[in-house]
Amino acid sequence: MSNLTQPPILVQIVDDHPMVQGGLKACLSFYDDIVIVGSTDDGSDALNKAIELKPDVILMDISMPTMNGIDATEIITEQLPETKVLILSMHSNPEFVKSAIQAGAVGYLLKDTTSEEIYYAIKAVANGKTHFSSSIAKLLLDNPVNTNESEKLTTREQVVLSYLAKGKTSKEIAKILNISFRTVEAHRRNMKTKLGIHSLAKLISYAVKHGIIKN
Amino acid sequence: MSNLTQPPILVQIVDDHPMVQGGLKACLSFYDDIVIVGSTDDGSDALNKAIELKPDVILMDISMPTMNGIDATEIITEQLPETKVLILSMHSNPEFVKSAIQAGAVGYLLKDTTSEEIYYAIKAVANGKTHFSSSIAKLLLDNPVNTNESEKLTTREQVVLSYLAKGKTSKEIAKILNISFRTVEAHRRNMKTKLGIHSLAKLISYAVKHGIIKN
DNA sequence: TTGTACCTAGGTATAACTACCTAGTCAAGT
DNA sequence: ACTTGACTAGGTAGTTATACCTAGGTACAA
Repeated sequence: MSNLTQPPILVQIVDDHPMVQGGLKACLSFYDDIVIVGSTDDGSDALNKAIELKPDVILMDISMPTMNGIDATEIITEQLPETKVLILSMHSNPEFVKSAIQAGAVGYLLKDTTSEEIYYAIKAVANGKTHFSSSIAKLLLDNPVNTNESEKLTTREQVVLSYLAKGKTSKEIAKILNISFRTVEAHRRNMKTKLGIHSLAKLISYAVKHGIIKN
Repeated sequence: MSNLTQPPILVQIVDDHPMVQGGLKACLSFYDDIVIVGSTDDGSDALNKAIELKPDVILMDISMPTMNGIDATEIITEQLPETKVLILSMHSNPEFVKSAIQAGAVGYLLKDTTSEEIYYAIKAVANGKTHFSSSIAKLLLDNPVNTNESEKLTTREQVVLSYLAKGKTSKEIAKILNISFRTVEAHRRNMKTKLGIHSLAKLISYAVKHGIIKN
């Protein structure tokens, strides 16, 4: 299992179960393109370690003593945008998954995952992709998560956007919402400005990709 | 494992390996909301059996003696639109997966899948959803498959559509493709007509949802 | 050879969107 | 009390899209 044409991926482990830490280290030591550069057992320690070690990927548990993995993920992804956080949790609770993604996690694995899949997931997120366990992916299909991006839009803007994606014109939307069509146009303009988009088409692309549109 | 509030799901197995047939029957007999109503060892027999038995779900192998599973899937999904075909294959070859989906399969499982996942997948497709093994889903993320829907569009139309989704105007696209902007408008008009769509916004929604747009 | 589908291109008129600008009200938080 | 953000609304001008219409060339199959 070698891939020496690429520099190794630096991985930091954050998990309060010593057995999980040990198991992960043992499993991943098998792959020589991955190096475990540090492990901590709490979210608050994780940030300091991460700033020091600048890992490529952090394998993050959610339930931990003082600072949970979601909060830690939010801080780390903000402070170290280069570092990818991959959640490794026992729980497939939709709320946990949603929170993790909104906090900036780019993957979510369940702890019954095989070491091969963990290896694959680390490689994937290190390369800027995302990776979710199949049951999580299924869950996400049913309940698309509003990412941070889509939260930039206000409620009213999202309403207008959803009608736009259905092919309604400003005039039609104005009638539906009982407001002036100039207001609808103002919402459109504001959305485009805040998202850095200059056309309806790209706005719709954006909306569909980020799950703002329900149907 | 019972769910007697719902009628059982009728499942037909199409696989030329007796061991696989036996194994599937044994695994699935554990769940009393699934009934194996028949099994055949070739695609050509499968169609006749399917017309006779009207199963809810067909577990279909790909490699089979006279008629392969892809062709059988295409015929069955056309003749029996109510019947969902779930591919169960050893191969994760992207071409196989692509062909299967284009033939109308609504799921693709690898044969190393657990019986729990097969059970889940059967339930999912019977309820009108789709289900793919995680490695297949990963593959689909990287290589989105043009479904039958998107194949309604010609190559040129898809090119125009992809530029539209990037926010380009007809005039800009015309310049890029070295054609008249009236031609670009003609393509837009034709796409909308053949898809029954009356606005750019809805066209973009359609494109993104059906994976015509790459990025 | 006679369709049929596809790509191409134009005329004309209307409808819609976009880019600039200003500006009031209201609620929430500092 | 002050600011900030959200929602509202309008003026003006220019650009773009849409809805009708027609029509030639080419390739491929019935």
